[in-house]
Amino acid sequence: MPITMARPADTRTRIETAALRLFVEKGVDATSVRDIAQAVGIADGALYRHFESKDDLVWTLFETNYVDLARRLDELGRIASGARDRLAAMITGFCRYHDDNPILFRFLLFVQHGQLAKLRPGTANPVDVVHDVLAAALARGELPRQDPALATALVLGIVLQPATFAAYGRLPATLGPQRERLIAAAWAALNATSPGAPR
Amino acid sequence: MPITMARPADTRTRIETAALRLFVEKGVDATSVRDIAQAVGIADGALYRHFESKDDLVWTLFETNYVDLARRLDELGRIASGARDRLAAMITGFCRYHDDNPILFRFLLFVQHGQLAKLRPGTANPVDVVHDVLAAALARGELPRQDPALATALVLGIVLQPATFAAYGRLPATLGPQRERLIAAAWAALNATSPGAPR
Amino acid sequence: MPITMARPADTRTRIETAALRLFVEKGVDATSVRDIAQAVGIADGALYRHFESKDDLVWTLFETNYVDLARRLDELGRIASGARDRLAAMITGFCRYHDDNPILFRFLLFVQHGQLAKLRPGTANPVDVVHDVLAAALARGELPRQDPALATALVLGIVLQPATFAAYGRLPATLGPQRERLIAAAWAALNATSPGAPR
Amino acid sequence: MPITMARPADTRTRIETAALRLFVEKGVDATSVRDIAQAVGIADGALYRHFESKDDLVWTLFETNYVDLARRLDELGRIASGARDRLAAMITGFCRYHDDNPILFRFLLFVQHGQLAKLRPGTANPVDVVHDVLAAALARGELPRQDPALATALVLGIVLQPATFAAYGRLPATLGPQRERLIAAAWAALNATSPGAPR
DNA sequence: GATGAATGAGAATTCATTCAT
DNA sequence: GATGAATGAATTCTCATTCAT
Repeated sequence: MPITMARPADTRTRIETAALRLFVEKGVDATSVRDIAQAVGIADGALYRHFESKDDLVWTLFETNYVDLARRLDELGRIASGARDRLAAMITGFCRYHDDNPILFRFLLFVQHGQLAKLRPGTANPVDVVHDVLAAALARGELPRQDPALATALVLGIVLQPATFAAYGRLPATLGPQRERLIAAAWAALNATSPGAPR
Repeated sequence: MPITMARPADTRTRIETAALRLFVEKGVDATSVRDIAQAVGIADGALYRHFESKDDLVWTLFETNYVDLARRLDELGRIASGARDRLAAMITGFCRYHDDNPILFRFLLFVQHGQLAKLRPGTANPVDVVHDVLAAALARGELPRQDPALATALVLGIVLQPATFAAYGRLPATLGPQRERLIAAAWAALNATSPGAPR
Repeated sequence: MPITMARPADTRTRIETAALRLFVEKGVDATSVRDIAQAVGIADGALYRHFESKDDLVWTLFETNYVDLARRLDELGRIASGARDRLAAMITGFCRYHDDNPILFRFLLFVQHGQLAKLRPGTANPVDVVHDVLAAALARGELPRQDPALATALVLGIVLQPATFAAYGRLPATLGPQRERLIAAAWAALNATSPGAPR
Repeated sequence: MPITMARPADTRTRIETAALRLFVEKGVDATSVRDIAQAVGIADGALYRHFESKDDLVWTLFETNYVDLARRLDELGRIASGARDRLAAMITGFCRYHDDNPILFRFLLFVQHGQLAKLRPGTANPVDVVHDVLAAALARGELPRQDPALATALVLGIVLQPATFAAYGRLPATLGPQRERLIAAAWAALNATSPGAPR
């Protein structure tokens, strides 16, 4: 890799980076193609050399990275063994993914903008990955009997809400330092039994 | 109440209801004034008899109800005593608010659309209400020592993520039946100590 | 009908008139929505109150009038009896239609712009009307045996090419005065036998 | 001629052929430079090595071939003698020109696209060639007295409308087989006298 | 209060053309 | 000669908002 880089990065990547930032800052609809082009420093029309349409840009950003996140979580869940370790691995994965690129994280998890509905059913999916790990743990009796969907919601909420707080400045910008705390909280939430619950 | 009621509800309310639904279904930007007018069955221009602008409509819907939710939560937190009871009361309040009008709930908590930033600092605010209750409990030593902001995130995540799942059909449409479970989970999460945490 | 007319005509009609003229003058593709709006004296967007799209405008202009011309020719062909009278009636009909509104005539017969392909098969159609009249005359032995399609082409060519010449100023602006000549020419062309033709 | 010929034809010719086809299929305005380049298999910019602009391409295609057709018709009309033979020669020439390259024929006679107006007055021109032949015949009394412009229109209509029908599949793709019929029809049309016409 | 035509400012997108490589 | 990214103007269309009726 050369030490000096004449052009900062290839245009396509620069478009992706700028678009991601603007989408997260203002929302997808409120971000015009011109906004993106100006942020990159090119003319509006130039964007269409790299993406078929604004929709294509949004979809590409979403799909590629959403699947990638799912795949990473899946691997982490697979490597670990035992319910708690798998949970810890996945939460750690979420935190790392967030801290690596908080903007991308927010785009994938919060902005979405109807892209979720476009995913072909069966596509790798972070939510399903968590769900499947928890469902498997439940099947093995590693967790108290409970609705796996609700269990998934609890774990995701415990991870994603701090991410939201980080986005709003209510919490520090990185989730990494809170990793252990989140794992402990998620584990506790999964093992909490409501008064009338079946033992 | 008049004996005869030609129109089912006054136009302003019908606009609010239709707008809320469309905002949640398609997003605020993707909903045009004409969409709303057509859903209500009035002419485009008629909307401006009731709201100064589309922004005013969005803002009114948001501000009124957001403050109202905050006030309700605040009262519930005040009536109860003891950290767990207060937590239970607030989570019950969230569930009721959701089940009463899931569309309004989603609009307030998920659609937002940048309205949050417009709130005058100091305005009653559901997040702050939860935060303040937890901070007070921490001050009284009713909870293990922890960052109150993170504690708030945990509680909100445990409530809001199931609401998201309900919106996507991953969980039943009402949160009420899960109330006890959510309370138990939140309480457990707040009391979980991560391995290296200060006692 | 009032003697004074405050507004020159309703906007929709003015759009149609202006569009027709521009389409014939410059072609459909080379005529922008702005061109039309400026000719009418309204803003671009106002056009969309009256037509769904530029395509809709083109199609409406074409379909309505094309079917109308076909219907008129059909009636004329029905009223007359005997091949020559029917031919005369249709050619007279073409000439009148042209002279009434040469711009509309040119739009329908020359500009077309791919609208022909959009007609549902079976729609009344000037070409088919002429074809059917000639085919019937052939079936009754009122004309020498020949391909009805070619016969149709001869008649249409004898009428439409003078219309083209009128458009380019090679012939006077009205076809009416040439009516008898065109009828005689068409009748002669239909009855001409090529040397080796079957008697 | 080189012994080896790597590419089937030189690029310029391939551009002309592809452009001609696209212009006839979709119209000139609806055909983009990129459409042409893709059809040829070259990059967009490469076209500008061969033609100054899209307009230049259109104009070159039109002017060269229009003049060539005129020249050919002129020669044919010159070689023959007597009005009927000259007419026959020209109609035969039209049919051959059509059947040789129907796409080129349609481009010249139907697509035109305002190129006609760009011709310098006085340029050789198929319509004028026919006109001049007929005017000469009239001057020599070889045809009943009539407007030479209308006579020209009749002859052209009798040739061009069958060509149109061939383009739309209403008649077979080649005009050659109908040559004699068209000549007979044109001759008859030129000699038909309308009832009240001067003898 | 209501209507709906009209406005005018963008929005996304296309496209002929240029130019560094 | 060829490439293809980039330009910048133009195009179709949308939409919040106004206003005469």
